[in-house]
Amino acid sequence: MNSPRWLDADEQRAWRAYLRMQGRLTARLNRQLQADSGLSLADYDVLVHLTDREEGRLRPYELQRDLQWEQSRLSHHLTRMQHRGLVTREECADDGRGAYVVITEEGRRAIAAAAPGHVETVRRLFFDGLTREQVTALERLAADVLDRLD
Amino acid sequence: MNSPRWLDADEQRAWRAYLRMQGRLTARLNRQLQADSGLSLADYDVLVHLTDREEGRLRPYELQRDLQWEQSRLSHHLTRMQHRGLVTREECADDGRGAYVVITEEGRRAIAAAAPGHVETVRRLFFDGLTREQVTALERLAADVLDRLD
DNA sequence: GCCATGTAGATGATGTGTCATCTACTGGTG
DNA sequence: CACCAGTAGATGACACATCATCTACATGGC
Repeated sequence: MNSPRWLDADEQRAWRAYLRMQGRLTARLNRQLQADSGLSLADYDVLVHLTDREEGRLRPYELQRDLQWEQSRLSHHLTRMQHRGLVTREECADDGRGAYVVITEEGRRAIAAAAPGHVETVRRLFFDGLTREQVTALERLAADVLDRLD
Repeated sequence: MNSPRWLDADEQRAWRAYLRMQGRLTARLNRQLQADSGLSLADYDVLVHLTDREEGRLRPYELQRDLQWEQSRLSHHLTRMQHRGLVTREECADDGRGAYVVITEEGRRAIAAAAPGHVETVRRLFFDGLTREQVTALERLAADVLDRLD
């Protein structure tokens, strides 16, 4: 690790701007969602993935794969969401080790109530300031970076 | 909040890709830094800002302004860093309410040891996969979004 | 059938972020 | 000087993330 390739001026500016945007944006989105609906971004993501399947049920390992969360984080988070009545756990007949996570009626109501305001906020804070070209360039950039992360 | 402007297909893909990249990248950077140097990204940022001033001392409110952190988060974080010997607090003569945060020798050693590996990781995971045009486009995009966040 | 190895998931300890609230000092206005 | 709004910072309670570890079941080789 001798004499690393430091970032040049362009990279440095870009990196700092990215970090700053990322932090501020996440904070704002989290705050809006929390204040308006009592859900965190994490709750929101879990509920979105559950409602994506009609039955509203998933194996935790599927959720983990989709969300790319640590297994332990997911388990703890589901426990908290269960205590708040947003999801329940059910046994899995096929696999004795496994379980199902199932969205509750209350969970469905919560996500339905939260979604419009959240999407509106994403649009207002993020997409409204960008051109169509910037949006497609961002998708490309994120895909390029993700390729190298795996 | 009736009938929000939902995201179209392009926006949806871009947003999901961005969120995914962001989450994975942050996790990787944090893990590398933590494993190789025992510092978190947050520690790193604090120490970088302290070493930016020659005296290695700042008022907490300055740090807060630069880092754009919640005041309470900063205060808690400084307390933890103090317990680990990375910084100390000193009284502020000019302002009876105030204080100084000062980097310790140990803090200087820690950041000096951590920086090369961290920069190398940022380069490897992020910049090495991008063209110069993508980098400048990102800086522009982040600046545009930040403009609308304030 | 028995064992080794792998996989699904939960859990406790610990560090971190947020919110609400508190104390103490400052600085301007009457 | 007395008052009061504002500012600097700390703190306790609680939600969240990570790490190491644990249990239980699955599966393939012998």
